[in-house]
Amino acid sequence: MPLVSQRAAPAIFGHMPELPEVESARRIIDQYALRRVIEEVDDSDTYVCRPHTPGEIRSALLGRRLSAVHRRGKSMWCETTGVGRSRKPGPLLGFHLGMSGKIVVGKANGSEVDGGDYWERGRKPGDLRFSRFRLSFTDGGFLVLVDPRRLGRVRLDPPVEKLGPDAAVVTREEFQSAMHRGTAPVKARLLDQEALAGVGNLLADQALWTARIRPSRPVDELSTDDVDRLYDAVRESVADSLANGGVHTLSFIPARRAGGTCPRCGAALQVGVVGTRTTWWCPVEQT
DNA sequence: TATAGTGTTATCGG
DNA sequence: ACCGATAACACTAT
Repeated sequence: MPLVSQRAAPAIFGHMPELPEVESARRIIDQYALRRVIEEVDDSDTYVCRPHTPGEIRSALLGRRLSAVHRRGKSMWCETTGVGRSRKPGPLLGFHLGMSGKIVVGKANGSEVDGGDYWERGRKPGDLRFSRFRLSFTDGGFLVLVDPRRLGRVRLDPPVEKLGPDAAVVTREEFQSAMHRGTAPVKARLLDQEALAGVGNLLADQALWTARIRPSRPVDELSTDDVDRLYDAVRESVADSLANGGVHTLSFIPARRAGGTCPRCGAALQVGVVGTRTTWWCPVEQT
């Protein structure tokens, strides 16, 4: 009788950030963290704060306040200003949530606004085990990047100009020119943040399934109609996930597991690696 | 204990 | 210089 190797049970992970999760974080910063004076900064995590040296972000922000927050794809950045008479603009403060990051804002009254749920069990208020960057405000509140895996990033003046158009607002023409170049698998192109900003692994699978396109198909083999359907599918998937609170609410995502079947035709889904990422698709409908 | 994980980036070869 | 593929990065629950 064969020894059946005891495969480790798949780790159960909570919600990792894609465009809609980052937008939720942006709104939390917008609603709760702006206009409060920065009294202290913990930028001691040299990996998350690379390429800065400890104290560099701190000295750039002390005594200033966040005045606005923006998002493009999965990147966020805050404008900063001085206080009092000198409202002179300071450096931009960039955030990226990476694979496991989320924003937690503490209010002056001690309560917390928690922007995500990477761990299935969640996180209790006051649990700062995975705090990788912190702004402390003069009113006693704070803004923290909680990030167990430390693949997130905080930096001054982030190079957001390298990003492609945001997937939530990209025009059909911009999308077409992003696809009409080279020979990469279409999923790899969707994930290329310099071509199109904001589509992550799950959004890509959802959009390709919606458009009935096989993820490994080279972009130069897509017809005009394929690109048109894919554009509609990307815009729809992003809009739906924004409206409903995250990529997990999309129709194809629950089927994306061992034994999963196509929600439309019932065929067994196929799994493989495309563009270095785990990829699920319907082998019957997606051609 | 080995493994998988929804992301980005430096580097290499063509 | 461009494009595509790959490894590296860091960490933890199971």
